[in-house]
Amino acid sequence: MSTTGIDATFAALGDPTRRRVLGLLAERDGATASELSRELPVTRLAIAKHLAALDAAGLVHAAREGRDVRYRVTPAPLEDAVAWMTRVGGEWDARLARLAKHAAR
Amino acid sequence: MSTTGIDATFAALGDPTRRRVLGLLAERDGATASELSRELPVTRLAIAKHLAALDAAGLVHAAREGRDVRYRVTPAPLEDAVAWMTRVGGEWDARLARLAKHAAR
DNA sequence: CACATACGCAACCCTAGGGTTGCACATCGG
DNA sequence: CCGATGTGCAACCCTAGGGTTGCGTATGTG
Repeated sequence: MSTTGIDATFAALGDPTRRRVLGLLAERDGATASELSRELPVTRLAIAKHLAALDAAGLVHAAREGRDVRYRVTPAPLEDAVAWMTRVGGEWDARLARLAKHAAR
Repeated sequence: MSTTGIDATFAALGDPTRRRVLGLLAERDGATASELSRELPVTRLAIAKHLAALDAAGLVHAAREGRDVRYRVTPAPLEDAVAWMTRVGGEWDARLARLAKHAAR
C-alpha cells in the first residue's frame, strides 16, 4: 500500500495550495473540485490537478457520483510521514514516535 | 516565529535530496557540507544550498568552527508540521494530536 | 428539449529552483 | 611559506510543475 511512499507524500504536501485543498477537504469531507475552487483563488482545473496529485499520493480518494466526483481524505500516508519526522528528530519525543507507529490502522 | 512557519517547513521537506541531507545530519550530527557531499550524488554547493534552505526553515542550525561550518538538527518546526497533519487527519488519532501539541517545549 | 452545471483532455505560458561550473577567499597543517 | 582543504559568490542551464485558456462531453434540472 505504501508503494508510492514517503516521497509522494512529502512532495504532495510541499505545495501550499495543495495543503489548503487538503485542509478544506478535511472540513468539508466529500466536496467536489468545483466546490473547492469557489473557496480558493485558483481555477477548478488547478484544483482538479491538485486532487489528482493527492490521490496519487494516497492522501485522498475520488468517488464518482453521477455528474460530479466527491473526494474524501484518506490520512493513512500521513502516519509514515510523521514516523519519518520523529526519526530525524532524534526521537526527541519517544512517546510521539511510539504512538505514530502504533496509530497504523 | 511562526511567520514563515509551516509553509517553509513543508517546502523544505518537499525535496527528496533535502530530506536525505536532513536524514544524514540526524545521524552524523555536526557534519559539514563537504562531508555530506561525499555521501550524496550531488555537489558540495548543492548540499550547501539545501542546508541554507533547511536553516531558513529553522530545521537546522549552522555554527562556524574555524575553517568549516558544522550543522546540527533543530527539529522544533517538525512539531508544527506534525500538528497540522493530525489536524487534517481529522484527529484520526486524538492522542497523537494531544501529544504533538503538548510536545512543544 | 434546452440550458446550466460539472468533469476531462490538450496545449500552452512561465516562473521557481535544483544542480552545475568557474573562480575567489579563508583557514589549517606540514 | 606553500599546498591542501573548506566555504562562498555569481552566472548559467534546464526541467518540473503550478496555473491558465479553449473546447468537448456527460449528467442533471427547468
